[in-house]
Amino acid sequence: MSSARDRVLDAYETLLIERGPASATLDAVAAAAGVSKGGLLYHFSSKDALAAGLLDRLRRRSAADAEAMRTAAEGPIDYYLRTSAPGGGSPGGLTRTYLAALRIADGRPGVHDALAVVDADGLAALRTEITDPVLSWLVQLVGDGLYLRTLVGTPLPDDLGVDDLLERLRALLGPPGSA
Amino acid sequence: MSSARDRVLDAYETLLIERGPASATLDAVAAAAGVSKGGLLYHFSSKDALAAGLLDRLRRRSAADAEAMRTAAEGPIDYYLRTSAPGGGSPGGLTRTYLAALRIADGRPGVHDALAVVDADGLAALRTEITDPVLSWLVQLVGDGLYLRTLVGTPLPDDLGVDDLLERLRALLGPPGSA
DNA sequence: TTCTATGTACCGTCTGGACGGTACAGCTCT
DNA sequence: AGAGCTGTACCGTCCAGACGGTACATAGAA
Repeated sequence: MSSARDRVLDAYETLLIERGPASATLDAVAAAAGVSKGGLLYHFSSKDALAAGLLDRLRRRSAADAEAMRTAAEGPIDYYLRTSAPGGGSPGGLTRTYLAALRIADGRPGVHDALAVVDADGLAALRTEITDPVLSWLVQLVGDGLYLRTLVGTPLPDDLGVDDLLERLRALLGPPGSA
Repeated sequence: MSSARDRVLDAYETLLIERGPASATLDAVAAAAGVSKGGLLYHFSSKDALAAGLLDRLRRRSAADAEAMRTAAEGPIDYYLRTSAPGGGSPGGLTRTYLAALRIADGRPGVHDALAVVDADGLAALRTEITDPVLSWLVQLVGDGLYLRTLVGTPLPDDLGVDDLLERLRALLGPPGSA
């Protein structure tokens, strides 16, 4: 069984994403994690400490995810776009933690920096497949656009999917030997 | 001078974007707008009404912005990408209101719908310049990626700008007569 | 081997403060 | 006279954080 600490962080993420920061009170997080409020405060001595714990997890997962992108069988582009799209993120994955962190980017110093690190890690990983700086950035932005959709909660259009995007992008990237 | 009602909405947006939803209390909004709390409640009888007012403004501005995209001298693509990028949105523009609305997308019903409308309006406007469904969606996603960057507060890279993106996209869109 | 001590991992309650919202009396333009 | 406010006072609720206590495991001393 996972540690209570991890379960608290999981519950915090879930509440932030599904019901917003206002609902992520210490009581609610503790209840969702199956611990008491006192137990939560044992692991995270304040709400700030809880947020800091989430950012720690974000940084850790960003590094792991960048590595996963580089070693993915389908390649970084495919991996990035699929995990960014609505429904593409796995529990325990970076996407979930990223979306949760976005919800607490409220004047809280350090959040912007942590998110910027994720941005930089992702771009660096994409550049192992696309050397052209503009094109790699462009692909990242497409993925980020999918992220935004996931954040807002808008599903993908019925008639269009990530596959269509990938097909187009491959056509633009591959043939001229421009890589 | 703008009406008190508009100033309240402006202040609400500013607080939401710069200091997050938690700081956007009725007292804080009233103070930032230069009205009393009673004055604020005269225009918006509750916090829910204030949020609803913001969504009204969002829908109105989305329609106006889609029209501006269609009639922009530089064309929809140029307009959309430039206004989405960090620093590209003007006060009184759609981008600011959109980013503010994103911050209150917490279980509040209706926010997702309003944001989805903006999404649809933007895509429809882009399709006046790009008929290919996949490409128009791709361009929208690039713009949305820039939106996300604006939301997070990460500035553009030093060595890359919207111009580079536009140049590449034009090259992909224009020459083969694929439109 | 038993007694005492220390550290870890929690639980449940309480309090002070902030916030949303109400009520109302009064002022100032038009 | 009335619309559009200001300013003050107040109430009920919710929440962060503090606090005191519990259960248990390990360890060293007698």
